[in-house]
Formats: sequence, structure tokens, C-alpha cells
Amino acid sequence: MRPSLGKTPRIGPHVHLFPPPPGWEHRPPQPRRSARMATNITPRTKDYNQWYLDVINAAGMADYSPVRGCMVIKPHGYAVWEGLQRELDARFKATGHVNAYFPLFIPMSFLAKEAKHVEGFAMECAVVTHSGLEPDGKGGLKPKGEIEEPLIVRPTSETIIGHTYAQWVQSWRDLPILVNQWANVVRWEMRTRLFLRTMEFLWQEGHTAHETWDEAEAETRRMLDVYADVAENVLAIPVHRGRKSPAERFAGADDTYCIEAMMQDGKALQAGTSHNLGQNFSKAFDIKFQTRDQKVAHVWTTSWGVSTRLIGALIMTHSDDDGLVLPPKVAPVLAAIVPIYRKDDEKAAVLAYAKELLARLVGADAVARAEAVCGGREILEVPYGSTGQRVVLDLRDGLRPPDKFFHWEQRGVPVRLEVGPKDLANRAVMAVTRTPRSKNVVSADAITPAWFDDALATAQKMLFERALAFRAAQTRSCDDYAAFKTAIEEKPRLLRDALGRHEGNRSENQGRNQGHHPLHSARGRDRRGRRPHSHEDSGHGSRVRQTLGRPRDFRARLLSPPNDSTETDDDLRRCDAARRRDRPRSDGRRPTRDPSRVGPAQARLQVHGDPVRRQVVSRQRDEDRLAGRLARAMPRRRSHPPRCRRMG
RNA sequence: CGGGGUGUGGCUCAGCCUGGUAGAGCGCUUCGUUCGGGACGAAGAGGCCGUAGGUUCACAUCCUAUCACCCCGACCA
Repeated sequence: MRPSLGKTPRIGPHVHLFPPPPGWEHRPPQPRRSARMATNITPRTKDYNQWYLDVINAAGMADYSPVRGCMVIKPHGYAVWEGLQRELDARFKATGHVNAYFPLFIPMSFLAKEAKHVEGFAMECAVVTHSGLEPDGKGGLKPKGEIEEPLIVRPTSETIIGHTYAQWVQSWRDLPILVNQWANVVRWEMRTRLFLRTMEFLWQEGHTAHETWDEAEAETRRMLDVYADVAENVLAIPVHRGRKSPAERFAGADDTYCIEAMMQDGKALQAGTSHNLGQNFSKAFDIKFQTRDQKVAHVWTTSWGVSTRLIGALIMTHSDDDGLVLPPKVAPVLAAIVPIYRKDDEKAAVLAYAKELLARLVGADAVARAEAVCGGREILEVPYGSTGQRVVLDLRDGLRPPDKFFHWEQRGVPVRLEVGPKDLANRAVMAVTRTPRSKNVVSADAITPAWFDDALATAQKMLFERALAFRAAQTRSCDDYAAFKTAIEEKPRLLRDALGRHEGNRSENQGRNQGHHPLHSARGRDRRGRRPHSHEDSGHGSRVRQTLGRPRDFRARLLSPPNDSTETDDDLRRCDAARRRDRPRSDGRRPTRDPSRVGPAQARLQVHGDPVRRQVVSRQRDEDRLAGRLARAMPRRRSHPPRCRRMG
């Protein structure tokens, strides 16, 4: 079946997918007039991936583009990104950072300076080799003018920034350098998903340089805290802060920290990363400075990033079978006013009343200005506050009220005001909130910014608590590997804690239904006989999560809190090894310790059909396994800073 | 890169096996009746069937190649 982002009329039972934690129920108590609703959105139970795409489409967030793996971020989706930028940027500034911009193109030789960089990025770099085009003689075009040194399109900017910092830094007085860049980057991904993993994506990458390791470490953690703050207090996404195990952190970093969020399908999603790069990059690019005690030393650098992937996380955390749900702090449209009328005389009176209500929220001046700007447009958009967020009045004549209700609901608008003749007669309004779902008649006089702010704050709070409750209900703790395996067999969704002591409150979930997840037991089959939830995507829950036991169905991730981490690297290494040991291979064989048999490069080598080389390249995996802190001092392969790769 | 699937009006698809004038529903436009959770009637517009070759009197349909997208794997953290 050809997948599409287009409208997909679907009628299906609206069944709750997940065990509804308190407050999660989103069906209103009163029966709906029609059994059909959100007919253009596949329920989560039926096909989680399709649901995700349907929500994006119904909300007008993004489209596929003519270029494979790339997307068009539509105005409504981009506005969410702008909201995120606003919140993040304010926090970056508040922590002393400034913005700058570095080139999109990077000399290929820069990448080669870091052996690990080459290994980590060579496969996924877009390379510019020509300077122009010429007719190919067949009516088309062909590249012309090969350039001397190929340029790569930045997959991340450590190299070019390292080169630049080397010129900026001479004395300890030049430090620290605290720079952030808002940019796009390109990684030639094999498989893509809207927002979660696209070949080109938008992000910010912070790059700092410091006098000491301690300072760099503090910076790394500070920015992780900023990310967690934004995730939880802006996006209402509860996150775990964690330190990556040796195999997971990239080799160029002394340490990699991440925030991880749980999606509604129970899988974790890496939502942001922060790296303490040590002196690896400063040595590669010779970023030296004269110290306070008259010596010469290499600086200590960090990098940290989050990307438009956060929008994917946002969608998968809060949205429901009725469409997008947005936390008010990033919702581009905060409220939609929908007038209801029949006759023309009714229409005039209702519209006048609707505008009065609008003015009560945003001010008469703002309404007048917006009318001048909007011109003949059928949707009047008025700014609310100074964030660029808006309140809209839906004046479209062609649509009936219910159509408008669905329209705004699916776009994640937190509050809707329905204004009809009855309300006019009573000087009241029907106030509908998306979360929690409620419909209340409110007196017109009560419609004030204070009332509105309160409603938005309530929604914001509820979204976070709901997500937190969901995560708690889906989480198990275990103290040793055996318990870990048992838990994972019993419960398909599990986050956190294997092999001991991470993340406190271990008893939190003990005794909760250890049984299976509805997803697991109620799982049906589609007409091709596939299990709807068996095809995990790669965008989330895949590489970030590690598979233990059975592939795909059971995933778990190790997280250790950065701030009270008691585990040693050895612990983490054991986890890595354990996971690797148990990870089934695609060919069905059990992995062995034979270096020639263990390796991520397997597929690549099969492509080349060269079994000899396989052994060589596979050995790398073994090295990875054994690599610990000792290896960090030396440049290893693979690494790259914002390991935020799948962006986070 | 390997395996599987799908390309037909804006969307979802039928038609293909068994070659013979391009179809349906939804959406869109206009008019009327409607309007508090996705209305109804009437009249319209809109497609060289992904692309390129081939077979044939004739191809959406058969053959070959190619491109794109989706799923699985691999790569990637």
C-alpha cells in the first residue's frame, strides 16, 4: 500500500491504546453525537507508525519533499520549532552563551583530521565535488568543473569550529568561549522518518572551550540540565538524565550525557545530548592557550545539541487518537474562537460578539491591527502576548462549526471558544479545553487574560503529569541481570536500571501489574499478517534502545544519573557486553566472541562481498567493547560530538 | 546495500491474472437547504495510469530496466 501523508478517511473504534494513567482518558463523559471522529487519523492501537504520520498530516506540521529523506516543515510545524528556539535560546543566553554562525561547507580534510570523525561520519556525508552544471547533450544537465578539494556538507560542526577556535584562543583570558549556533545539518541516512530522522534537519549546536576539565564537565552538565528543563517545563516531556555507557558514547568524548523520554508506545527516545569532549578536538585542531601560570595547554571543549527531533518527541508524547496535542508553551495557536450561526442577521450579531470576546483576551487594539494585516483572510489571527503565539477567530464561511472544531483540535489548540446565538443571548461562551477535556459555559465577563492563562497553565501541568504517570506505569526496576531478563520477558516496555544502582526510588513500581502490556496481548494482525507493532521504526526505540532478549519487542536502556552516578565504567561496560552477548543477529546465529563474527560492519561488508575484509573491520567492534576511559585519551575511530545524532 | 510491498484525478483505492474508449468514494467549484461534534440535494472541474524502453493492430494491463515511497534487516547512537 502506498503510504501517504494525505488524508486517509478511516473509521475505527476509538480504543485506548495504553493503560490510561489518571487523567489520560480523553473521551468526554457525555456520548458524542456521532460515532465517527477523527476519521483521518489511524488509532494508535491499529498502527502506531501510521498514527504518527496521520497526526502530523492532520495538524499540518510537515510534508514529504521531492527529495528522499527530506521534509517540508509547514508553518504550523515550524511555529512549534520557533517556540522551542525561543525557550532554548533564552536559556542559552541566560547561561552566558552567544550565537554565531559557521559555514555549511567544510573542507573534507578537516573531517580527516579526526580519525574517529572519519569513521563516524564518512558513510553519511553529502559531498560537494563540482562547481557547476552543463548540458549533458541529452536535454538534461550534468555536473561540471570538479573542484580541487571536495567539500562536505556539515553533519556537525566540531571540525570547522575547532579550526576557528584555534585562531580565537591565545590566552586564558580568551576563555571560556561559549558559542551556540542555530543551523541545519545533513546526514545521509538510510531510513528516515518525519522529524525523528531526516537527512537534513534543524538544530542548535553549542560549542564551548574552557581552561580546565572541571569547567568543561560543569558546562556539559549545565547544558544537559537546560535540556531537561526545557523538555519538562516547556514541552511537558518527562526525561531521564543519563550518562552513556562506553559503547554508546562517542569516542571523541570523555563523557556523553543524554536525556531520554518515553513515547506512548513505551519506547525511549533520545531527546538531547551533551558531550564533554575533553582535549580530543583541541589536540586535533591545536587549540592552545597560555595558562595563568605561563604554560601552554590545550583547551577543554564541549558540545551539545537538540534538534527538530524534539518535535517528534512532542507529538509522540502527548498526542492522542484525535490528533495533535501541544503544551501551551509551544502551541502556535493558543485558542480558536469558532462562531456558530445560521441566518445572516444571526451571523452579524454572533461575529460582533465573537470579536468582543477576542478583544477581551488580546485587546481591541491588537484585534484592529490584526484585521488590517489579515485583510480578506478568513481566519483572523491575533498575537497573544509577546511570544508570537496567537488566538484565532475562524471566520471561514464554507465550513460548518463541527468541521472547524476538528480542524483546530487536530492542530493541538489547547482552548476553543464556541460562540453561538445561545451564548450571545446569555452573554456567555462555551469554553472547550483539549486537556483535560472539558466543555463549560463561561460568562463573557469571565473571559480575561487571567482566566486564559490559568486554563493554559492547567493544560501544561496536566500534560506533564499525565506523561509522568504513563512513564511510571511503564517502568520496572531490577537489581541484577537475571531480574532484568525476567522483567523484560514479563513486560515489553521497560526503561532504566539493569545491573544495579542507578536512578533511585527503586521500589516505586514494585507490585504494580507485572503482567503484560495491552499492546502485547491485544495485538492483532493486519491484512498482511504482520503484527502492527512488531515493526519498530528506527527513529526511536532502535539504536538508542538496546535489544535484550527478543528483538524489537523488548527493549531497554541503561541510564545512570550524571549527578549521583555510583556506577563505574566497569558496570557500564558489563552492561554493554551483556547486551551485545544477547543481541540476536539478523541471520539467526548467536553472536560469539569471535572477533570475525562480531561486527557492525557486517552489512557493509556483505555489500562488498568480501569476507576477508569483514574480519578486519569487525574487529573494531571488539575494540569498542574493550574501550574504556583509557582509550579516551587517544583518538579512536567513531565519535563525533553531538552524538545527538538521531538528534537529540 | 539486501528482502518485501506500493505507484492510476488533490486523497483513499478498484481495474491488471484473462490487452480493446479511464472508474468509484471522498475532497474541490457553483447554487440551494443546512449549521452547538465531521450534513443533504443538484450541477460541474479535474488523470497522456511513476518514468523509459520492448512486445502487439492495440497496453493502466504483458516483458525489461529505472525512479520514488513505505515496511523489515543492515548501517548509524
